[in-house]
Amino acid sequence: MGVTKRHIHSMRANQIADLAKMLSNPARVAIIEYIGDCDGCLCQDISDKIRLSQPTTSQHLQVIKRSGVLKSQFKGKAQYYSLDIRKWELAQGLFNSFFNVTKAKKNN
Amino acid sequence: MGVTKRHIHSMRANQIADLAKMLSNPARVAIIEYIGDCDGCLCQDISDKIRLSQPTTSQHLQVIKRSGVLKSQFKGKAQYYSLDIRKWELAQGLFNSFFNVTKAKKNN
DNA sequence: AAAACAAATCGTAATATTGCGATATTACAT
DNA sequence: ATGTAATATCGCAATATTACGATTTGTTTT
Repeated sequence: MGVTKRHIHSMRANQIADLAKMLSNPARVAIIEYIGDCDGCLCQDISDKIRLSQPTTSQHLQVIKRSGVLKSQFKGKAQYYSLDIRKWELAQGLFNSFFNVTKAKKNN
Repeated sequence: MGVTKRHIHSMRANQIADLAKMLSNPARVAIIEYIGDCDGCLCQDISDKIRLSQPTTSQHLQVIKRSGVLKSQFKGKAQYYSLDIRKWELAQGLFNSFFNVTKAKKNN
């Protein structure tokens, strides 16, 4: 055993878990914070900033990208990463509704 | 290799990642949703509801509890779990500030 | 076409997570 | 004290994640 049983849970639960998994490593949180600051940045700059190797940084970027909140484009020979704000806000909304619904009926 | 390098990141990044890790499994998301609904529930009921074994459910409950957002108390011979709303809101605030700060300077 | 640079992928070792059966612990009965 | 019900922990096998060096792929320049 040892495989997450995704199929027994709701799509919503899986979506939230997927997004949370993307944020579950501090390097990825730091990368996102940095991208939020610089508005279009290079893998190499991010790698320098967060002090992880270029391959590791690139892998984290792929993980973030796979979750849908990141976009990238070439300018010159470098690839510039930036947040997909629409998707980012969707993610925020999903988390917020989860946090809110979950406490709706509470009074303690 | 293979160990997350927590020490190179900010405390804030680690806190967010820790909370996200807690939410990174759909069973835990489902458990929290259920606890939010029933306001004080038993491990066994949760186990039935999410259709994972009692030991697995209990382990997930410990993970959630370790993150600080869960509290438990005995009533009779059973243990009732409920959300610690204050901590839950702190977690929500942390996520929200992360989501907001990160998009503050954007215009796309 | 070749050089130069940036980013992605491959391969791999160390570690962490997931789920369950078996067992232990805890709390309340009788 | 013994029994019973509820929850927690142990031990383990199957995966998954993390990080990096080496290499490959892709883009621009010369």
